[in-house]
Formats: sequence, C-alpha cells, structure tokens
Amino acid sequence: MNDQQLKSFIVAAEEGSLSKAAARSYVSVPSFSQRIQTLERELGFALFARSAQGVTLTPAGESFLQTARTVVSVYEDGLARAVSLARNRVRVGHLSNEPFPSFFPGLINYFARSFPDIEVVFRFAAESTWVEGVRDGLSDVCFATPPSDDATFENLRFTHLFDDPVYLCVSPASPVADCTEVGHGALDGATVYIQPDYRGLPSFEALFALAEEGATVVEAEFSKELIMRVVMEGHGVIPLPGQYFASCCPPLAPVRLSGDTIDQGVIYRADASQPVLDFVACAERYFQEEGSALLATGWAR
Amino acid sequence: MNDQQLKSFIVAAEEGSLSKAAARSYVSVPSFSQRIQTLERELGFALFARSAQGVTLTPAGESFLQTARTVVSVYEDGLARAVSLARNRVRVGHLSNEPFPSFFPGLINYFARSFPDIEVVFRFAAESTWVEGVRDGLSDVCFATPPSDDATFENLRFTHLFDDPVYLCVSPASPVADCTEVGHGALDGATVYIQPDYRGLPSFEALFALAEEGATVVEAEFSKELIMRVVMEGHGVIPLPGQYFASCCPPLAPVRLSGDTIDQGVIYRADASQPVLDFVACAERYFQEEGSALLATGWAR
DNA sequence: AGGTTTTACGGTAGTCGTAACGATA
DNA sequence: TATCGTTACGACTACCGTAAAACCT
Repeated sequence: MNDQQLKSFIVAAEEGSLSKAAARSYVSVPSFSQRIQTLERELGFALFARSAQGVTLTPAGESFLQTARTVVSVYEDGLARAVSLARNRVRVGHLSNEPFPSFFPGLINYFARSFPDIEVVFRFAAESTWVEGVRDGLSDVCFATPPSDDATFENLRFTHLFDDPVYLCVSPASPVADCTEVGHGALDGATVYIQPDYRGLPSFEALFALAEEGATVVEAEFSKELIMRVVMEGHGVIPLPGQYFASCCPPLAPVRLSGDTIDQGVIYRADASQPVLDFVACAERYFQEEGSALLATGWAR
Repeated sequence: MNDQQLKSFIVAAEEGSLSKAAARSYVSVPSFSQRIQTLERELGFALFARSAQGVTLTPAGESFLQTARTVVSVYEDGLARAVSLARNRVRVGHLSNEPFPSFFPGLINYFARSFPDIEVVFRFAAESTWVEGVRDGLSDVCFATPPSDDATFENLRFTHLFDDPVYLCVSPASPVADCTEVGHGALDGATVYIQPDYRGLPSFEALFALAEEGATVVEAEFSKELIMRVVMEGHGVIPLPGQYFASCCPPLAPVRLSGDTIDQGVIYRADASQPVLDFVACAERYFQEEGSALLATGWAR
C-alpha cells in the first residue's frame, strides 16, 4: 500500500473510468491501470468490475473506498500538523466565507517583528466553526468568543485579547446614521439582522430580545450581499463586532451601540506547541499595548 | 508514503534504535536506515535525532508517530473488513479470555452444511465488549444478550436465538449439589460470585438483590481459576448461563436455578453483508430446530 | 469507428544486501 | 574498542510511457 495507489483508487472510483482517472492524474492509461492492478494484487481481491463502459466498484471495493478515504485524510492532516511543528509554524484557522478581522495585519506584523523565525500560515476552510478545526488539529489557533458549551471545549484553552464594542451597520439615510453612539431604544421598530452564531453572546442577548419590543429580528447569515442591501436600500440595521465592522463597511460611519462589549480572544489546544504559545502571548501583549489605542481612534473606520 | 515506511517508523520509534528495529524487521541495518531517510525526505522534516546511542523522536516525529499508528490501524482494519466481504467471510467476534459457548461447534457445523461456500472466521480480541468490535467493523457478528443502552447500539441489530437457563456452579460437597433445580432461597447465607457484566440482565437482577437477604454477593471476573476455587474449596456459588456452564464446568452436575432465563442472540450491523445475514438466519433456524432438544437433553452437561 | 481496459517492452528510478566508513562513549 | 548510524556500490525489482492488442457498443 502507498498513498499514490490509494489516491489513484479514490480518483478511479469517483470517475468510474480508468482512462478519465488517468487523465485527471496526468499519467498514461496503462500506468494507471497497472497501479490499480498492483493494488488489487496486494490487497488480494478485486476493487473494480471492468467493462467496455468503464469500471464499477465491487462490494469489497466499496468498503475499501471508505478506508482509503479515511487513511488519506488522516495521513494528510497528520502530516500538516507534524510539518507545522517541524517548521516553527503557527496555523491560524479562518472560515473561508467570512471577512478578515481588521486587526489581523497589525497583529501579524507585530508578531513577525517579535518572532521572525516563526512562520504564520492562514488556513481557510469550511468547518462549521473555527473551534472544530483547532480541536481536530487542523489549525493551531483561531480567533473567537469564549465557547458556551464545554463539550467541544475539551482540551482547548481560551485566552482573552480585547473587549470588542458593537457597531451598527445602517443606511446613511437613517436618522441614527449621524450619531456616534445610540442605545437599544434607537432600534424600536427597526428591522435587525443578526448572525445566528451570535446567539449565546451576552452582548447580543438583549438584541434578540428586541423582538418582544416591536423590532423585527431576522436571523441571517453574515454576508457582503446582506450588508449592501441594508446600506443601499435602507432595509434595516446590522449590529456587528467592531473588528468585522471595519473590514465589511468601509464607507459607513461607525455608530456605536451602547451596552456590553464582546469578549474576543484566541482558542488553542491545551497541548499546543511553543510557537503557538508564543503567538498567543504575543497577541495578548499586542492588545495590551496597542488595543486601547486602536479602539480609541476608532478601528471601526 | 507506504505502509512499509510507516511500520518501520513505528518500530524504530518503539525500539529507539535503528539497528534493533532492523533486526526486529529482519532487514539489514543500511536498508532500514534508508527507509527512514526516504520517509523523512518525502515528509520534508526529520523524524529522529540521531546519536551514537540510538535515535530519539523529534517533536514533529512524536506528532507523526500518532498519525502513523492511526493510519496503519485504520488501513489494516479496513482491509480485513473488505477481505471478508470479498471472500464470503463471516467474522465471529469473541473475547479471548472467555470460554467458548457450548453450542458453537454444533452451530458452525450446521452452518457449514447449509452454506458450504461461506467461510467462518473467529476473531479473538480484547475489546471491553464484543458489541464494540461489531460496531467498529472489526467483527461481523457476536453472541450476546440484548444491549441495555441505546447509545452503543446505534446502527446495530439484535436477533434472538434462544432462552438460556441459569445453572449453578457449586462444590459437589454442597447440600444442593444433588438437586436438579433450586430456587433463590437455596442461596441464603451462601457466597455468590457474579460477573459484573451481568448487571442489567433481568434474570440476574434478583441475584444482585440477594445481598439484602443475607447472602454475600461478590462481583468477580469470570475465570477458570475462580470456578476451580469454588468447586475445589467450596467457597461459594457461581450462577452461569447454561452455554457457559457446559464449557466451564464439565465435571459438575447441572443445578438449574429456577426463575427467568437469559435472552441470548446475535448482534450484527444494520448494514451487514449477505453472508452475515445468512449466518444470522441460519443460527435462528438452528436453534428453532435443535435448540429445544439441546436444552431438554441438558446441553449444560 | 470510437470508446474501453490490457499486454508487451525498453528505459529510468527505487530498494535491497554486502562492505567499508565516520562518529561517539 | 565496541556500538551506532551512514555512505558506496552492484544486483534486482518496480514503475512509467509508447506501441499494439483485445474487447464491447
């Protein structure tokens, strides 16, 4: 068994054809056929039934396909983890469909100055939450609010970095657009779009409760399109943590929503490597030194 | 990556020495060294730090060792599962430290006559319960009582085979040794050894409750040594399902404990292959046709 | 005829074992 | 000096690509 055989087998099973799989793998058809034959000989049973239309999995092949997929993914994840250990690498996990928090560039620069030999890599992926990627060893750290449930937080640590104020995404035509700070009362009668993930955050609890006071609360996924609709068409209001407000809404003036701030920090494994601990400590220092200055001058702009 | 490299790496890590690992793998030292070097070159980082005393894992190597172990075990388990599918094989799981139920030989013969092309393989292993081996795909079927918790029984099926009477293992010197059947009252004041696994079985609930009526109830692992002590030294009584009584206690006369019988059957995966379903159906038929005869003539002997 | 998989064959690259070498206690 | 890991080299095996064959629709 080797990884080439397993990957070839997976591709062949997906394509249902050795010639198509060979083309996708950039090798000649006979060589590809030989790989499968060698694998079958080593395993001791046929993976495919051949025909002039292509190949179809045997029952045993179907079972072994699951195994091959698991082996390949375990191997590749483990390899990435080991490489990041060997190379003094910190893998920062981030969801591919969300914007970059506005403090990323400054923090990365600060860290690079302090630890020039440690490499920072961003890992964009589609886990349902960043925390899962860290828990499963796919990333080393992620930026998040402290987790509410203890189950997924097993063997993970949270370090507080800063308290993030909440800003409102509103149309420039809105009467509150010129205010620098408003209270919850300003949202009476408005339509408020809230990211479902924010349920459970103390500073958003009051917002979800607005529904009982005349406001229309809509749970909607965070997206550029939604923000543009709100801004351009004046449909409603989107409350956002300051870090996201800055990267999402550059043309808008920041309207601070008074009330609680959001506890923002980093999540990492309890058995994290030294570079990861260095990264966390450095991030903590960065926000202690410059965080308040960033907040005061309005990093939300 | 190939399995030979991974296994070599695991052996080297276990031995802490390339020469010892090479000897254990029956290859020359240079070849073995080359395998590790090739693997390290492919991975892109060093697995070991070398010295004149041997080799020690680097941090990255330590991380990759876990990956290698997982990959090898996933691969080998998956291979066994696929092979059993390809070869019309039914793998019967059985704990290596427990005796064979007395009906095994008869059932296997019956099945072999009905399905001569299906191979039956016994898998002896040390899962904490047989059910886990079936759930994880390491075995296809196991003989057991119906599971009490639904959590581990997800995607598993249970088929009833027979109702097993409970027999007592007692010293021949005991006053009840000559009885063919006794009630629970005969156990007053006696020391009763019960397998902890039997907790939860309806027919054993009353036995565990005996502790409140003057009997001494000891939870003890089922073993030949325990049975011999009880038999030879007259320490107490061991209630056993009939199938185990016969294989454990050949010199003893069966003393039937009146009361409930034990629901015995087979456990197998909901997505079991045809040979496994054949095996289950055949076992069901076997006990319908011959089970009552076995019971009547005292298979406990 | 156009698609599929397979066999045949020469060249390249990898793997093994023996022998010799370098490093360390 | 004894033990450990590495390098050097010849023999063997495995893999790849080209060319040609066998097969089905």
